[in-house]
Amino acid sequence: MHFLKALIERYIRDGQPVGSRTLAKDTGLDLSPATVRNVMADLEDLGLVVSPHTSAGRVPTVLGYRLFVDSLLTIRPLDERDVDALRSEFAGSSDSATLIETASRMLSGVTHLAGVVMLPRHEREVFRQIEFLPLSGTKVLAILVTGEGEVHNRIIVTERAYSPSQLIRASNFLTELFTGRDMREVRQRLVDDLQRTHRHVDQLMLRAVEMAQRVVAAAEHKDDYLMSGQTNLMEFNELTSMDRLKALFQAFTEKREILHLLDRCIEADGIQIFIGDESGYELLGDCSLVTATYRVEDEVLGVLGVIGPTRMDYQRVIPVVDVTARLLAAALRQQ
Amino acid sequence: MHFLKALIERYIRDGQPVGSRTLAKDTGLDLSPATVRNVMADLEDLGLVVSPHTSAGRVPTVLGYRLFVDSLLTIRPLDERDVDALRSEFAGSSDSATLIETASRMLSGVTHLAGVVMLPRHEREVFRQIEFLPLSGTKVLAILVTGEGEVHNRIIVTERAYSPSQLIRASNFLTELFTGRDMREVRQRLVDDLQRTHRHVDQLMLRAVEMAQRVVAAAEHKDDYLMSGQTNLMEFNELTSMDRLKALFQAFTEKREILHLLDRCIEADGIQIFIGDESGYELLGDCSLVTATYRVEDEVLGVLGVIGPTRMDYQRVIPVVDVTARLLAAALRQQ
DNA sequence: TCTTAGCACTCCCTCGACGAGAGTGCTAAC
DNA sequence: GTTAGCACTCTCGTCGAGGGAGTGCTAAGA
Repeated sequence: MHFLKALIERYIRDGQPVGSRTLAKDTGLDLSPATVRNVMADLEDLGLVVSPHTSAGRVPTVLGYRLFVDSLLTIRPLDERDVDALRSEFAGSSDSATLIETASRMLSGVTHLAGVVMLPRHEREVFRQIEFLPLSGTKVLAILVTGEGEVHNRIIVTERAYSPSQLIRASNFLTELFTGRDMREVRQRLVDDLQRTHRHVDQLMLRAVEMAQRVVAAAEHKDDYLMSGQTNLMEFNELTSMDRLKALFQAFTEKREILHLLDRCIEADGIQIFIGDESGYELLGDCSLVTATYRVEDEVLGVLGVIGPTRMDYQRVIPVVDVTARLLAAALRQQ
Repeated sequence: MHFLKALIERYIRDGQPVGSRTLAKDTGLDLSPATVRNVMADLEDLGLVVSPHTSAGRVPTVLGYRLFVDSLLTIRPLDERDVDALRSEFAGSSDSATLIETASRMLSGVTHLAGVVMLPRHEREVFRQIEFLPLSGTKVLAILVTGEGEVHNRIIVTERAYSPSQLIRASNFLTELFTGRDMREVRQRLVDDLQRTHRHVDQLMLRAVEMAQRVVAAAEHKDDYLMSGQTNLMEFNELTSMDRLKALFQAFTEKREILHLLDRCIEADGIQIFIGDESGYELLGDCSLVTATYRVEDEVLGVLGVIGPTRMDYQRVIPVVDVTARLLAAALRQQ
């Protein structure tokens, strides 16, 4: 197995099939190429490596990589100075949107791969305040504040005009009633209320419910991610085929499939690695995904990671992803 | 010149250098290849076409395209049914963000190129209301409503804690003072006030000014654009070189250069076309940009268009861009 | 039993040659 | 002004040869 490790490490460095001669030198053990050849033949029988054709060296298979990352890889934690350097990148920005962006850019910058950060879900979103502002005619601007100061706003077109004082009364009423309550409860109560007294369904309230609904949905459904450094992937010769690259980039912009994948990662709390087609999406054929969840106070908020060729430097990438997740969590916590 | 037109139209179709034989057939005039060769030699002397090598056909130069789009192109307006089809796409969405997105996707969808829409600038942003909400400790959430219901929000960390009633008083004070005023005026007044009475500079006010400043800046500076269909560009063989493609995509995500370019287009009110390196950015070397401004009530809000290879179907693209701009403007107006 | 040297073999890659194909420029004739 | 004819040039695909890298197998050595 020592051989497999040496072979993969070499292949990760060069990107070229590794031959018996080079591997013999790499292992450190003083063995002849012939011996190494025997071992490599065994590895091939086990399905851990393949040779692209008869006289090329060997290349790791997905199974080989899997064994490598699961058992052979000794991950040194990142140098404390490097961690500090990364931490300081977060220092500048305070609001959560830019923190996310910093994390994503950091991931892609440090690893030279594509970085991806799923936006944090806010479970247990709490109602804080609602405000209705008259705009022109029958339009009303609704502003809903939840949680730690997330602001949601929406323009509501009502059936009849409301006077400013009516709007203020409505907002006072709702705010007094619901402040501090869980948004899901708020929505439920509003729905119940409307159904009970449904003969005079108030357009304003109806829309307010819709808005609450949407906020709740957005909070439960983690809905989006942010990606950067996609262009880094163009550097790798294994992704040179224009067709594949196009399919990949389209998946990035359509987001749906990638989101599914990230969703699965969020369940496996901690570091998660998909190698090649393990993900089940064949468009990630020659790609791997390394992710880590980030959390605040034992509650998983989301997941972040990198996408790159299967031939990526796992030894370095894994701790980077891990640390970035921790740093982002820390930055979000104190923000 | 009729020859140039035929040549370019042919080249746009096939993407292959056009030889004398094919061109002879294309023109419709019953001329022999030899005659056509003479003409082509003349066109080459004029700098309108070049041949990639001795025995290939001719390919239009930037100058050739320029002449083509300026003088030779007869643009038929879009079929009324097509316009209706496009219009109906806008019908579904009501808020301005999704309208913009629809426009961008429409552009890329119809032309099979990359569509880009600059976000509308709101000149003369008007102050409507400001609200301060206490969060935990010394944190205050400031919500600023401007214009037709744009909501800006920001978390302010103050030096000392404010009581809820103090915050309400502050927001009432500001709202009463500034409602309906131009944001630029608001900012100026706030700055003046602070300087006059600067011994007891109020942290809260200071941050409010900063926020106002930022809103004003964002309103003046058209700050962003939305792009879609970038992957369409991967289809064209003239953009096959990975290096160029990477540079292009990086420019798309960094946005700075593209924004500069769009800025220039916004000035030339109406349709604007940059062919190849006319833009001055060599990374758009083999690309053309076709844009149109969109406006509401004689005020230019922004610009939209498509980016594609110089060898794009101008005859079709130009009316599409034109119509999309009008439709977007109409949709924004009635929204 | 493990290791190693030797050897024949396979496959890729590069290079040069070659011919086909496409297109040109030029000249001379209509 | 237009055209046919012709020699020329350049690209591109194919083919075969040679080198290089690497393999599998066998037989001998520790």
